[in-house]
Amino acid sequence: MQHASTCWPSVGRRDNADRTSSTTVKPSRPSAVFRCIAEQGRTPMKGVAEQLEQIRRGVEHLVPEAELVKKLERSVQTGKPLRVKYGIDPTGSDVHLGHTVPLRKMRVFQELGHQAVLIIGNYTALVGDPSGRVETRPRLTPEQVAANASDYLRQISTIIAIDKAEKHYNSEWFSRMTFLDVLTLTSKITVQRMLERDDFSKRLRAEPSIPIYLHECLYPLMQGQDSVAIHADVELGGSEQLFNLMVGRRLQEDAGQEPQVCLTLPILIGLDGEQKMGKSLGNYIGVREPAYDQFAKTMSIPDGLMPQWFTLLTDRPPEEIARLTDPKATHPRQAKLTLAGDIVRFYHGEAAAAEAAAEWIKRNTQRQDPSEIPEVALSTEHLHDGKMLVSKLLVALQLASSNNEARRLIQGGGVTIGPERDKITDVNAVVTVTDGLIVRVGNRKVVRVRLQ
RNA sequence: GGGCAGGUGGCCGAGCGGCCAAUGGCACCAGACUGUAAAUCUGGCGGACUGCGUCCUACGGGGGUUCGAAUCCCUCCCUGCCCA
Repeated sequence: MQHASTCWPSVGRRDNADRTSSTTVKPSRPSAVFRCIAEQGRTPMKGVAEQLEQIRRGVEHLVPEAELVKKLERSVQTGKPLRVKYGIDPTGSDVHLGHTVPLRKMRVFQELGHQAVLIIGNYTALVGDPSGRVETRPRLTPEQVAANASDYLRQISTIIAIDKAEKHYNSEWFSRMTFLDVLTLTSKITVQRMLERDDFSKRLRAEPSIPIYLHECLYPLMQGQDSVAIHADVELGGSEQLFNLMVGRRLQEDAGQEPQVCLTLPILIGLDGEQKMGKSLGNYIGVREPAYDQFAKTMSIPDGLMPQWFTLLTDRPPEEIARLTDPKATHPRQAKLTLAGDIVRFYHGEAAAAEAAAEWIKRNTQRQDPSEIPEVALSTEHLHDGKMLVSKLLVALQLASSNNEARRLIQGGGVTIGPERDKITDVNAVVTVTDGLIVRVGNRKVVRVRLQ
């Protein structure tokens, strides 16, 4: 593509509005990682074999590996870092552990002295993806995109060294393409090839088949064009990204560049142990979540998920992971405590991790109320002679969303009150409400009444 | 442009004039067991009402037929398949 050389790195007038200058993004919590990386710059690059070993850990596809070796050899000889690309979506979602998997690999590359290149996909976001038919996605304004992008970068700043990463909005090159350019781009790939893509072919084969919109077919091309624009040596992505990454290779080759190496990482399975971690499925752990929540959620994953989580979310070496996840060598509960500790420590630090672990043991093994019980205000207007129907109380305290649900909870035997954990069994029970009364639904939801 | 098949509760999927707040599965919630894991079992799973009941809102949107409609008719919107 002729644009590859002419528009990068561009600072066109149109794009300035879209740009987030890197100075607006500050790491939320500087970690030891950054010091490591900073020091890395002064030390000579590690050998190819050693680099390869670290890069290979946990990856799904690495194609072609031989080319990566070649690139690494050249990099070691010339001292020139590889340009490692990763694309992000500025749609404003919370970053969860699933997103961190490729990012952690990016961090490995950074630690090895390579150049991280982040692509902020604002152009596709501006176009808006109509395929979510039910709720036609609102077009994002440049301001929203910029805000989302900087929020995103702030969230991932514990994982990679943002300051050292190159950041590009892909509007830099896409906004200046003409229709002819688009046609040229689309002529690089056949419909057949596009439909080979696993998710497309599945949608096509489904009975009845699920619509595939034409513009969706442009996504891989656009992503590939990004690689051309920034001269990527390596592109990272989840395993479902392999096709897109391969398109990048093809387009680069066509543009006379050395094609990138495609490196995909397994999709992280969510809390349910079944499906990929995602916001819509509610089976995720957000990087910004409080330490205790992260800890407790990790403790709730199925045992079978531990090997994957250890591999993709911690730095523990394979031999240790094998030992930790062998029930004969390590009690699964202990292994999970270790895992949860690793994860929380990474985002909140050692002290918070220890505290979360202690709290978890207190609440769950010892079955005590949490150290800090959230207080919920209750107007005395609800009371009659200081008393209240328990079902109404649950609704007022937002422990139940409706009167019916409150009654069901009582019938189910999940409601206890006061320090002695008196179980409420009568759906029509009336209870004397005093300031500071503790009300529990199940073992997780606990609230203290604050009369007003 | 023409023909055909569809749009049902968070999802999948029955129902095809009253017994339908709608079978079943998944998900979810509570209980038992436990390592707050998994598996299993039990109960629940639109809302209001101190309830073994009464009422309200629901089966793509709107209108109609009927004592009565998720179920029949008209129309609009959306999707798939086949033909051009």
